[in-house]
Amino acid sequence: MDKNHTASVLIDLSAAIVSVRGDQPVCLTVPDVSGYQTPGLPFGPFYPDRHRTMEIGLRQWVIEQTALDIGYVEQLYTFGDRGRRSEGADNKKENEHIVSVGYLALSKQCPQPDQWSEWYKHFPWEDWREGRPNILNQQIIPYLEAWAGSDELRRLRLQQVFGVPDKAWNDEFVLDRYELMYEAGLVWEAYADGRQKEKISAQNGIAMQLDHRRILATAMSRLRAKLKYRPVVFELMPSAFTLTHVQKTTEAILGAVLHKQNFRRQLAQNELVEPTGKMSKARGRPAELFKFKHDESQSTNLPGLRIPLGKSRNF
Amino acid sequence: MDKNHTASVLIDLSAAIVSVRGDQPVCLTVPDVSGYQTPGLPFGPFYPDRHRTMEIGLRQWVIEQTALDIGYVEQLYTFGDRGRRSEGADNKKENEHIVSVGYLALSKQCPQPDQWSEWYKHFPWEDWREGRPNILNQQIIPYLEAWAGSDELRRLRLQQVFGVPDKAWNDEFVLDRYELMYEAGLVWEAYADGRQKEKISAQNGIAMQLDHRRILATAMSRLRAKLKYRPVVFELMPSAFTLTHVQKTTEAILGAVLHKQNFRRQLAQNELVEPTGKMSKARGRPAELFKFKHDESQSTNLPGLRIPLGKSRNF
DNA sequence: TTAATTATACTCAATTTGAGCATAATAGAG
DNA sequence: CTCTATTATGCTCAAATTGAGTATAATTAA
Repeated sequence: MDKNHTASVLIDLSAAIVSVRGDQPVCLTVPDVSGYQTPGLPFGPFYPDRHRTMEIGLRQWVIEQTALDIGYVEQLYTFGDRGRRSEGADNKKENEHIVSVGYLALSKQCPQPDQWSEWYKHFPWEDWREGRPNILNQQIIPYLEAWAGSDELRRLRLQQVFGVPDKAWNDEFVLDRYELMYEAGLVWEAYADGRQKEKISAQNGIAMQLDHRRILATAMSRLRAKLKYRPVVFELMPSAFTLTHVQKTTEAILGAVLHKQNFRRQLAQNELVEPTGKMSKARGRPAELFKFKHDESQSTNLPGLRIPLGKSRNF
Repeated sequence: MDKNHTASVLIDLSAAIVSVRGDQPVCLTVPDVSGYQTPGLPFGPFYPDRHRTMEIGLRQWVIEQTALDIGYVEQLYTFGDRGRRSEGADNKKENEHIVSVGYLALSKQCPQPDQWSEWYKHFPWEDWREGRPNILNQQIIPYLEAWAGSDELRRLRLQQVFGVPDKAWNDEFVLDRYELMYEAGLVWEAYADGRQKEKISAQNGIAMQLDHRRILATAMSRLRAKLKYRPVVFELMPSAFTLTHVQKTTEAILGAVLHKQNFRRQLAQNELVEPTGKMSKARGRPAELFKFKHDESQSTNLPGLRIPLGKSRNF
């Protein structure tokens, strides 16, 4: 193997720190630093001589800068693309290549509301809780179909990731959909990266700095997928909660509504929660308060709740 | 955010290039370079100014050095741990920190047999095709139980990842099991990293250089998991194959035997293969030769074959 | 007291899964 | 040529899981 490395790089640890506020999944963002009116994900440099692992490095700057208690942390993906502004041509020196390692972190609380940005403002086509989002048929799909034209491969991809025509919408393909839209020049970032000549007219969600919306899309894909086989929802719940609360949180992340009774059946069958004896008081009949059975212990590889997703979700 | 990065790093792209030879999953390895009698995974440096993305960089050196046709490539994980010999204290300069990005690649062929190492020689406890491996009850479990002692958390982890006592073996927890054994000082690498004072007596699988066995374990976990929801087996199959061949390949990777008729039912239901009209000639009744329906097109997110795994696999 | 609201128990058909038997088509032994 | 071993493939059937309800209970607000 060639041992003469000619280029060294700097490593940024970017984090999609996710929480749920009310019925909206939110993500910690930092104000604009590059001159564009777009928020960005928080990130910090990785100092290999200061931190034993990258995850430790990440936790360090998150604690220092946000004072948040992030329990669950998971590495997402390492992005090293040139030309996707991952190296921020704006304010970094030449020859300084930057590789960004994306992380997903979950937080139970989200103080300082103005610093948290709602997922679906960046990805309005991903929230199907009120039915199929209008933006799909009115903006995105027609544009994508024109982009695909008679190209067989493009049409096939379109069918696979957006489900048109005649295929179900798969909530896990958040990243695939974003990437397709980027390639088709349908998101602002494509224009900013110079892939798209004209600034696109339609506002397909709020853009983010550099490749941060891509990292957030990766986080959403991963979280939606994980939710279905690992009990990660509880990383977003307070110590005591109602079953409906768990369901609303799950639905917020999946961007889909679930069948109430079946959802509860799964929770019961998998023995993930246990009653606390206390009751909640709200509008209707009071609900029993539960707690997650396996707190303390690292519950990373417990069975998880197999989400009872409806079958035909193509409207 | 702090913009004064003090430390830059070098990036190695390591690859677990996997194929299946006969009924054994194999992995491309390179001979010893560090003085130990242990094989390593092939790797190459990432030159950010030469390659637009890391995946392109990876494909580049794989083609140059192995002349292999790797179709499927997937990023696994980025390892930046100090103290786990990821920076090879042996032959690298001081101050040169190395981060290694691990990749999984699948190859249909594996020429030059001596360069390919069988998975289960490195992980003998992972092959359950002939029943529960003896090494578990005879070596690993007793040692791990002694290590756990009366520590509740350790016992819980032991139960979760090794299934003892009274829990099913989960074939996807390859990495978790390796990590647990590393922590318990049960693999040679723990000794090499100085975590374990005495050289362990039992040979729990063939060790690898640096943290390469960990990367391979990550690859195995990912591939076993992916097999169950994406049609990646076909990346390991020739253009025409019998259904039994698909099953044998799947079984090799999962390290478990499957129910023949049910396996075929899944393939049929998911419409993943189509007959070629030709027949194979072997010992018994000739089998029909099939081909993967969705070649050419990037089939990354097709439904996949939901493996009919037996229910109770705890012997 | 009534209506609206939310929680929870229970039912039932459709589908999927796990496990098996039965039969078909070949090669090789005798 | 016949029998046997071997592999392929078609088909059945009970058990478990899932999807989609109905029915009823316990509250608050009007």
